[in-house]
Amino acid sequence: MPAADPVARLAAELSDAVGAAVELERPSDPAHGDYATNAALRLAPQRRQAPRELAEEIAAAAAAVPAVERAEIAGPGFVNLWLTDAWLADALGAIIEQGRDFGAGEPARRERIQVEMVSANPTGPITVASARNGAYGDSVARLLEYAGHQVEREYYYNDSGAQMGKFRASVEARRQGEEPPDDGYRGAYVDELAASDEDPVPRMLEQIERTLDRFRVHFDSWALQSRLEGRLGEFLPRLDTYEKDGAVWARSSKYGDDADRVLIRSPAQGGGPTYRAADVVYLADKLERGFDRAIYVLGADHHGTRNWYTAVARMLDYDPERIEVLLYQLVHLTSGGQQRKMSKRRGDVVFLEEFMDEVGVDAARWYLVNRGPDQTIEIDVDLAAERSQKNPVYYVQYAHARIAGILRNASRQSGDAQLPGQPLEAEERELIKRLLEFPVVAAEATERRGPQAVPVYAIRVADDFHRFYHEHRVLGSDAEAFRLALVRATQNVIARSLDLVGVEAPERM
RNA sequence: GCGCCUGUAGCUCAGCGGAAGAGCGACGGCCUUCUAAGCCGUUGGUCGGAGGUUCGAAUCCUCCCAGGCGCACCA
Repeated sequence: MPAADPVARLAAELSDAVGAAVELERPSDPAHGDYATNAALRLAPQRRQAPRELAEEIAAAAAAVPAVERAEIAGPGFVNLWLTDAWLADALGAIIEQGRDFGAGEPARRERIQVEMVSANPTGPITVASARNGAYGDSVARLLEYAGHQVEREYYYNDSGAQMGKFRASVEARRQGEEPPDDGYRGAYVDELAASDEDPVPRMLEQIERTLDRFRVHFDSWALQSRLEGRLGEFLPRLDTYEKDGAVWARSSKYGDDADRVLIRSPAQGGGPTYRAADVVYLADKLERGFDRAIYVLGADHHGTRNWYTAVARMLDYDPERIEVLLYQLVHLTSGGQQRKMSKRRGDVVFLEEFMDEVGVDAARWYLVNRGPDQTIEIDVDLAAERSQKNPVYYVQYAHARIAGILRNASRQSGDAQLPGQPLEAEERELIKRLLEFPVVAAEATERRGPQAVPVYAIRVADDFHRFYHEHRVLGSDAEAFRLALVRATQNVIARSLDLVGVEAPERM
């Protein structure tokens, strides 16, 4: 929103002055000004004009805008802009005014969105692999909320399939003092469950919810496969199906899936509904509950089901655009130089509880969302624990805590973005410009479903802050009021950035 | 064989149409001053390879090479 984003407002002002769309970007080289625009290069073809010549005109028009101190042409037709201190001070004032909401979105259409995530079957504790699902999905959910949408988080689990049977059988075997079946589950947690006579499934679910709460992933609702598959009859007539080999098949290949899929097993295979049958009901159920958009967060090992979901949507005559499948690559853990296999059934696995114990909740969230979803994550568990002091998450948190320290010691309660009676220092200008990037960072991270951009940005903010802090005093300086405002705005942006990825912003460290 | 993902500095990775980056590692500096979990400097790259599109490609397209994950009447 231009009104809330000073850079967008400036771009609009420049567009008016120039008579064409001007987009601003921050050049990587400080010698190229505070902002730069490639408008001349974009416009040259359609105006049939030499880019440099057009750049001359744009630079002249831009120079007439009060915020612009100087405009220069560079390279093939870039226009580099230097802005006045007054504009930067105004911009800081706008950030302060918006407080913790700086960078929040106001969507043209507010959507009601469901993010279904984790959804691990309750056959064991949450693993680090599932934790990535939660860290990623929850951060996307937080971003969507910050962008102004209404978001609900749901956990879906299979309480009726073959894996559940194997799980219960494994626990029962331990109760009898026997080894679990070959294709069953084993590990210390199975023995623990066997020590009690209760049904292990509800106990496992409670444990999963507790673990995820600690991980700061909180669910609004839980969906059970057993309740959904019973309603298959309602939807079967709406599907394109046929019978073959005694089974009922969905003609999904006709709707974009790679193959047809069995919905109801042949009598020879037991005759019950497959998990895909429950998928059909669940998808329809989501959309009929009124969600404009249903987001599935799935590990890369499930990527084959992406086309299946859109095929189901088409068969049921829903707009497939309402279904969104987000995939993330897997997590590999190494320990003592050895790769650890992530197999729940073998019990040879790193659980999230264990991981949080070792590296802390903040570092755990950070590690699992700090990389793009398409990137396989390699984590050396020993190193992650051992090096926790060097983790970038502490670097960012430290900036927040340092600011809290300044504000604790300050005699006045609030800063004032009025220009001090001296030119802005280079570190002040850099920090303000960095803060001004936040609305775009948040918006793009949301749009691309790429929350990793937020922690990456937070490091840059901390970077600019620590440099400023090292060079200039806040309290007792001639620019104290201005710097208090700057520092408070920085604290807000850091706190918000951390919150968007589920990391806490400490007052002291 | 087919599909999805990946290949950027020694290592782990950002960047995904505009002027090659960070952290860690290595080496060398900076604490009577609001938290040194900090700051500064040095070291480091045919952005997997070959074509193509473009004024401009790490970024888009095609092919090739290498790796990961899938391709059930399991979830």
